[in-house]
Amino acid sequence: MTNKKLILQIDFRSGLPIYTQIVNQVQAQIASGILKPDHQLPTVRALAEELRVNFNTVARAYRILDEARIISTQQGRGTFITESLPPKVTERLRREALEALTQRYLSEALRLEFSKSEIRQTVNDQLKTWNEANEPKK
Amino acid sequence: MTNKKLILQIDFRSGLPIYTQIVNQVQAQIASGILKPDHQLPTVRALAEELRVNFNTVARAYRILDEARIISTQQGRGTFITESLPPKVTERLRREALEALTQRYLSEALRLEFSKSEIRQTVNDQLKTWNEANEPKK
DNA sequence: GCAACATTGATACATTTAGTACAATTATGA
DNA sequence: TCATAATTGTACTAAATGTATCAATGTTGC
Repeated sequence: MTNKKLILQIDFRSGLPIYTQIVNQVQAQIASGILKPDHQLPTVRALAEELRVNFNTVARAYRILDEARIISTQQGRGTFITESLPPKVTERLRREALEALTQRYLSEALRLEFSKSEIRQTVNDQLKTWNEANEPKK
Repeated sequence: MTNKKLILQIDFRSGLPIYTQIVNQVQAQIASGILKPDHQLPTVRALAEELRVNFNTVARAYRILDEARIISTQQGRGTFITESLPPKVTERLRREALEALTQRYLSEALRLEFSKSEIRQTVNDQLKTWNEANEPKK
């Protein structure tokens, strides 16, 4: 049973609309396989309470994901991940997720006036550390 | 609960732009501890009405303070004081800030099961784009 | 004087919150 | 079984809030 709890991190200062952040993160977790088909998402009201956000905002995110056929919202029942998407779609979502995540990171770092070489260096250093830490993964 | 009302004194004859006076006084009140982190500031319209100025002028002051990371403006929600930063950012703190930012980025990317080479590739690609986009900065 | 710039104002817009009502489904209990 | 309540998503309106863009006005330097 994959009863994993949905964990989202909303950044209220990012400038990105909250509903967009929810859409992006759910998409990313589905594309990455963290959320699997038939998995039930939190109710709009429960997720709204957890994120300290109005439930209409969550409903808007769910509606967008539903229209994209990524989740299936069912009145009176709940919200579920749809059957596995075509690999091509999954791959696209995965790539978009990484690009969005990276863009947020870089724009923040550059705004704080870190140089591109500093950033590159830090990313490489930390990746190397992670290499040694948990490389043999499956 | 620190529900202190923001009180500003604008001098319309001082020659200083109104938005500058707002910026200075909010900054001063935060520095002196009158306004504390997470405190919600008046809305641009409420403060504008109180000061008898256009709300765009208040919005401009808030935008400047937001860009300086002193406050956090959130569309549809309001404006809040951010955590106070040390007045002088040392080189060590600078480095720690970048490392923390990078760690958050990488742990999220790795949680989504992106490979280290994918991440490196995406970071480098986007850094290159940024190079061309806004490198010649006057 | 005038051109360039800064400041302020006006207007339309996007986002979030709030509230209410409703339909569909599920759970409960007599 | 059946009636009722609770849960869940949907729809809609209204208001609050910050944002973007351009126009009007004021200031400054030549």
